[in-house]
Amino acid sequence: MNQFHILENRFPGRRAALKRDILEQALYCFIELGVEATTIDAIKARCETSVGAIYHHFGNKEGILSALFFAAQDDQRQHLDQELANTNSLREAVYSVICSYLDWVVANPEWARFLYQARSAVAKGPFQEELKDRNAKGFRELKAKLLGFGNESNSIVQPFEIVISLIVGPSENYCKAWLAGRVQTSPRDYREEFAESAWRSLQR
Amino acid sequence: MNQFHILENRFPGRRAALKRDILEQALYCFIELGVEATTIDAIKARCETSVGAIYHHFGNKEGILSALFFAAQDDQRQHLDQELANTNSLREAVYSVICSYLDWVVANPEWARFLYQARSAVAKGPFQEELKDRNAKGFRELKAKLLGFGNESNSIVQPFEIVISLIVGPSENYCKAWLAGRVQTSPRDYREEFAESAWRSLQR
DNA sequence: TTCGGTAAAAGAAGATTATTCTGTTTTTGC
DNA sequence: GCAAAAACAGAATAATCTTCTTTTACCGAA
Repeated sequence: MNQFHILENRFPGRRAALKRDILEQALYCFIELGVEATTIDAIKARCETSVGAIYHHFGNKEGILSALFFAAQDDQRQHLDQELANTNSLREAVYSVICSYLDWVVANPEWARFLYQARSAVAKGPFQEELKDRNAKGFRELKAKLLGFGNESNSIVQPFEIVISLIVGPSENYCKAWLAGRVQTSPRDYREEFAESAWRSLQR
Repeated sequence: MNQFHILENRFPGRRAALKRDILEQALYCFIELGVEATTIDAIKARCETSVGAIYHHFGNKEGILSALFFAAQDDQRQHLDQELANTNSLREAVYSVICSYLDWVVANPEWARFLYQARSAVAKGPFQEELKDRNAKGFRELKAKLLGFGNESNSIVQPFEIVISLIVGPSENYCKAWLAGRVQTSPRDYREEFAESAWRSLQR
């Protein structure tokens, strides 16, 4: 299972072979050169195809970027949902959110780096509505799950608006630092610290 | 005191008038249209100057971006240093870091939005070394301050690598959400919650 | 005040790159 | 096997960053 299983899962079949290849080489370029600095020509050269084929499949550069972005985001969310499905208490749920996040980043560092880099571009581009809808949906579902543990949810004494920030803020911040090389220790090594800190920060 | 006092402080005098104006109009464009979408032509049009003048002063688009970015970052850090100077305990220091951050973002929302947007571009561009040096210096100074409270510093029971993430992670995450319009309540209203949560997350 | 040098400013020309468009080949459904 | 649709190719276009040359303004020293 290489780092491109995400694409194979999401664009399966023989018909989509070139489409997958374009995305694969584009991701490589985005990571290697940065989103802004990769040219259509560079992608074209790497998969030995034509600009026509690229524009036929994706419309424009944003189209490639967004397809990659949503594929990665879907995979990350799928991973979260799997972890979250087995939880039976609020505390377990909080732990799941943190751990699935840290695990996914460590398992897919290139994709994670790309997600961080591409977010702002997608948020402004032609797919901004789709991004908003997806984020809103994810937020809604997570909120429902966290508040769905009956009485126990009273242990969240913070205004819910800031709960998500309290839970994922530190992990996200550390993962970015790790992907940028500013810290060396794998985020996985701090699973307990981040999860326990998040849990306690929800209480008073 | 308008939102451009930051530029007036940092590029004073009559000789720098056009330089300031270019930066001002560029910031307006970056905020309005996004960093990527603003063209040299758009900036040129807004300050009624020539491409020659712009390139004379800043070399290239990155030059404008970096000058703005560093000006904002300096102002933010200056604000932090002021707050931090008066602290006499670890707890006070942690509170200062959080509150000065939240206050600055609320006082300068356009600059804050710009800082978030421009960071990745500066981190890849020709000023990446300067950015690294600045960040390293800031990190070093903050670490020294936090660990400089003698015995009391033992109340930090977390590995120091993750301490910064625990302190500013949630605030940063919430501020981004606020600037993007995903939440409505001003970060200032949650000063206590973020500061208190951060303080407790450092202990065990 | 004038002179010479340096900085500032203008704008045309060049180079790069995203995108469009037209034509050709391949695949698919019948 | 055939028409229609999709896939693909690549030249032409348009937008935009950057460079280069020329002109203008400023400023200290003779």
